[in-house]
Amino acid sequence: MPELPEVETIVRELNEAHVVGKKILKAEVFWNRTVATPEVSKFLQLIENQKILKITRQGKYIVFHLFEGFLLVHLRMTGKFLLSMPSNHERVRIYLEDGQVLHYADQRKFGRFSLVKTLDAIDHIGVDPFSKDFTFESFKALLNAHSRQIKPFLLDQKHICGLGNIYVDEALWEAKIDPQRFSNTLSHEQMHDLFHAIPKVLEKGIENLGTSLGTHRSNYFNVSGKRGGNQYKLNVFRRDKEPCPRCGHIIIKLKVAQRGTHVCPNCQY
DNA sequence: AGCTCGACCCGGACGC
DNA sequence: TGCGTCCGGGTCGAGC
Repeated sequence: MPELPEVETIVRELNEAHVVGKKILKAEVFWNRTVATPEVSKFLQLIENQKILKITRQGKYIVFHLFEGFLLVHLRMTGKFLLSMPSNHERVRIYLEDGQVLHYADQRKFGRFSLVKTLDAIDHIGVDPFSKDFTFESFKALLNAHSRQIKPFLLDQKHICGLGNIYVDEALWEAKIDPQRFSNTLSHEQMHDLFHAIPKVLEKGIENLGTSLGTHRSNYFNVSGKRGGNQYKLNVFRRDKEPCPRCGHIIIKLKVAQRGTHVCPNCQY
């Protein structure tokens, strides 16, 4: 499931693949609801002949900076960009001026494209953990401002953006924090540890080119269709019934805020 | 403000 | 083997 490291890997790859600087000749949409805004006919018309100036990431959004406006893409669960033809589930196809074709495949159809004039649409998302605005003081203030379980707090993109289920579990394990603890009850030291754990687990994910769970197609793949390697480096996520890499205690799985959650009951309680 | 549920989707996993 | 059902994952909106 694409979270910050997977999206970052994709953005880097798109940049390396010389998609930047190319003009979009035309697009095709095979599943209309993939385009959130504007309506598909307008979308196709507006995107034509637009030059891609640069591609960046904001939280889990891929931002294509066009000559006029921005194409925002959120991959949600199973969205992926591929430079070679996907075997199935293709929802959008973008033809570039040099013969390159960017395919967007999305088995579960949750991903969304928005063609917008300004970046107002993603104003609501919180600080990126790799931004210089992500400081310990601001993080501590955020935690103290909310009385909420730490796991759903970290999953809520309006506070801090980029974390999903995998990396939240990893960060909380790293900082030895119970996912059910309330954000404003953490000790100063725990807040400090968590502040450092978040970029740490995300950086590790990026270094390993993302997490590709399981063996099947619906999983995360990068632009050239390769799997990431971070699934082999996870400490707790989907490792229930296995020993904790830190203390050897058996990792358990529970539900926190309706989400599958993995913890070491020895380190984290 | 924060919680919970349902919706959006599909196919892998599981039970029989 | 084949069928039916459940589940998960990110996000949003509704109702409490």
